[in-house]
Parts: sequence; C-alpha cells; structure tokens
Amino acid sequence: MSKPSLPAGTRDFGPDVVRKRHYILDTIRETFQRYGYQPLETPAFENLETLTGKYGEEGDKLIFKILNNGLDNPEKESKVRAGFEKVLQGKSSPDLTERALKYDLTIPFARYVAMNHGQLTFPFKRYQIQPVWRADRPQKGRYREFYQCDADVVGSRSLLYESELACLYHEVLTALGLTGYQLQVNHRSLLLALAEWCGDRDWLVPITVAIDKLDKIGLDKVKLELESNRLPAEAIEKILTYLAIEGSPASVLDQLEKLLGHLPEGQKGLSDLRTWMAYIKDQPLTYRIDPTLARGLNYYTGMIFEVKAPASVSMGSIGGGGRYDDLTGLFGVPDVPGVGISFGVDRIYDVMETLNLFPTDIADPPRLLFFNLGITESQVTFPLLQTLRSKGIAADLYPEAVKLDKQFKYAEKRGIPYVAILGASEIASGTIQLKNLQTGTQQTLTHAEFLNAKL
RNA sequence: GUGGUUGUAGCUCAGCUGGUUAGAGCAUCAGAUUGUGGUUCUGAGGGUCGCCGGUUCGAACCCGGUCAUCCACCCCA
Repeated sequence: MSKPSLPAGTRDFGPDVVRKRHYILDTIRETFQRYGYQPLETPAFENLETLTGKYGEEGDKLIFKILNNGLDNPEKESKVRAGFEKVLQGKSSPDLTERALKYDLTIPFARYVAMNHGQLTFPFKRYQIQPVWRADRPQKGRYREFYQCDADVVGSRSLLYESELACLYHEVLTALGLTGYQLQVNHRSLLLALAEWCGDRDWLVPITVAIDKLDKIGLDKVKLELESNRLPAEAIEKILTYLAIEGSPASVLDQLEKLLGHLPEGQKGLSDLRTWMAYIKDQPLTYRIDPTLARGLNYYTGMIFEVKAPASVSMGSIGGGGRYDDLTGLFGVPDVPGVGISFGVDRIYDVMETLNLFPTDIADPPRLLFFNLGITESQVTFPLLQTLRSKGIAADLYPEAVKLDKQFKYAEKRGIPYVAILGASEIASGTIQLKNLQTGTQQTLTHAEFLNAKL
C-alpha cells in the first residue's frame, strides 16, 4: 500500500481555506445576482468535439481528455489501434477519447445557448461558478483544477453590458479589499485595424501575440519576434509607433485616432470605447486603455478586458473577458452576440492571502459546547442541545466523559466561546453551569434561564 | 511540452569534507491537576531520511534513474 497522494495541480481545501474561498465566492455570487444575472451550471465534461478548436492551438493541447471505456473490446481492436496511431501523430481520435473535462465556462455556455436558444429570453444574463481543468504544468498561480466565476450576457450588442461588467469587476474587487487591482481594456477592432494598416489582416495573430508580451519582454524582443515572423520593416515601424501610445484614456484615444482613424475597423473600435467611457464616466472605477492588450482566446471580437492583481503581488491576470460576436455560430446558431467576464478565484485567493486581506472573523464555530460528565448526565444534556440547535444556535456536546481539562482545551481550540456544564450536582438542583471562556465568568442557571440566555 | 529547484517526525526545519544509535522547535498523547481551560513543568509516542538502483569497508550526504514539489519558459485564471 503506497502513501496516498493527489494528482499534480490539485488541492484539498481544509475548513479554514474553504471558509475563505466561500467568502470570495459569496461576494462574487451576491454581486452577480444583484446585477441581474441568473445561475447556470453545466457538466464537468463535454463532448471533446465541443471544446476542440475553440481555444487556439495551444489551448487544444491543454484540454484534459477522458479515455473511452471498453477499449479492450476485441471487436473494436482495429479501430482502437488506428486511433492510437492518430494520437501518436498529435491528433485526437474519437475512437480513443470522445469526452473531455471542460476548459472554461464560456464555450459550454455558448453550447448551452445554442441548444436552448428557442427557450431563452434575450438578452439572457447568466452567471456560472464552477471548476474547470487545464492540463498545464502547475506553478505559481496556476492549477490544473481551478474555479472560474463567469458573468455573460448574450443576445445584445449594447455597450451597456461592457459598462456594467466593468462596474461589476470594480464592485467585487473593492469589496474583497483588492483596491490596487488594475483594469485594462482594449478593442479587437483596433488590433485588426493595426494589422490592416500594416498591410495584411492575416498578420493580426502574429502581431497581437508579439505585442501582448511588450510589458514582459520589452520592446527589443517584440521587435525581434516580429522580424522572425517575416513582417516587412515598414510594418514593424508602424507597429512601433502604435506601441509608443500611452497616457490617459482620452490621450490614448486621440493618438489612436491619428494612427488608425482613417480605417473603418479603427473607427469601430474608437467609437465603441468612447461610448463605453461615456457610460461609466461617473462611476468610481479606474481603468487604462492598453493598446497592447490582446488576450489569447481567439473568439473575442469587440472590447476586451483584463484584470491584473495589485502591482505589489506578482500574480498577473486575476480575471478577463470581452465581447464575442458569434460564439454560438460555432454550434450552428448564428447572430447571437455576447459579452462576458471571468474571475479567477484561486488566484484572487492567493493574492488576498499574500496581502492579508481576509477578515479575521471569518470562522463561525459553534457558540456553545456542552461538557460530557457521563452517560446519565449527557442524556439530560442532549435535549437541551437539540433545543438550542432548533433555536438556530450552533452547539455541540462533547462525546465522551473525559477530563474537563481536555474538554476545555477542545472548546478553546475550536474557538467556541461558551461551555455548559451539567453534572450530578446540577441534575440534583435542576440547574446548569454556563461559562464564558473569554471572560472566565460562570453562572448557575435554571434550564429555562439557560435556554433564554444570550449566547 | 522545455529547463531548473527542493524532497529528513503530523508541521517548520537542523544534520560538518561520507563515519557507529538521525536531532530541535511546534503539534499530539500521558502525568503534575479524579468537576473548571489558557501559563508552567515532567515524560512518552512518532522516521523504509520520497522511491529504485549504483559507487564505497561504510550513504540522509556522492552518482544515475524515477516520482513528487516549487519556480521559470510556452500559454493562461
């Protein structure tokens, strides 16, 4: 019998951790509901076909695939072997795997909308809080199983939603004490316009992949990467002027206008951003327009968001989102535009932990512990315990009549503020001892007094 | 997927250029204290030194492999 262990990148959560996670999740859920989003849950796994091709080439590699059952069936042997050959060539085969763990919440949501669009009332606003899985190598802030909290709305092109989602970010993160978070926004149309200005829309992907790394690898290396992608020097010059854009949102827009305003795509991006800014201009949130923000997921078509952890913590992105014009089109239902955001709970947890942002009174131990002084005594105690519980007071009874010393220490360790002692002498007088462990005060009460005592 | 780091008691870690019986603090349990905790004191239990192999008279220590971990890259929440 070998020692038990966990698969890499997964974790158990003890009581203290679960309480803190609930604190985050409850904050997010409450805000989602207050903004009018409805709950949705989808299965842990989907048909592999539903997921593949939606997250880009790298994304596909990170999907956890589930091996089919019954591969040892002799009748399937030749198919299975043929499927295995495909796998050896880096392709997946439905003869070997036809299901996979979900990789995010957006694609399953799009699948749900595509399957149920006839029944849904649009605009449909849903939130979803569930684990997702990625076959990445674990490291700091990166787990193989982690929770996402998504809010999406489909069926409307209104920038009202981009606006309220940005406010939602602000509300949740400030409620959690993450006041130093940074919201960055950009618009895919601007990136497209940039590619077009450079000479070819097909350069969109290599350009965005390269410039997205600007703050990480620096200007020189971005330049190198663009050159290695065989972009002409003229195009690279244009990109460098684009990358030089920075400043206040208004100033960034002005500079973008000069560079890309002559292109229809550029105008689209600029006008969306202006509309968005007008919606939120009196809201408390701060943001930065970052023309280099690209975001990997290739289904975004409009505004994109990224939330970075406070600069004092090296954690990178704790949330992201954006508009996608045609996600359900992938599932055969065209013309259902959508926009959504996501919170990375596990990273938010890590950031809050390093910043010490969790409230200290998050634990909710029982209010009272009945000591156990013997079978007879505890049988008198038990009804009192149940009465307290029925009144909504969390209480416990120690299971064995061990030394009081030990029962005191148990109460203390669990953070239980009151203990009640009912032994032979209390039975004789019909009373009970109630002791406050913090103050050390103890009083003798009748059962009726005890049940009405303020705990 | 690529590169590196670290694996010693439940936890955090010592352990000298390889040397006899592997240590500390915390935690646990017992006693001092049979119905009154927190402090203190005394004592006890707990180890295949991640695993497998190699070098050596001798390995926790050196070498190889493997697994796990953390970190970085790729990518991402």
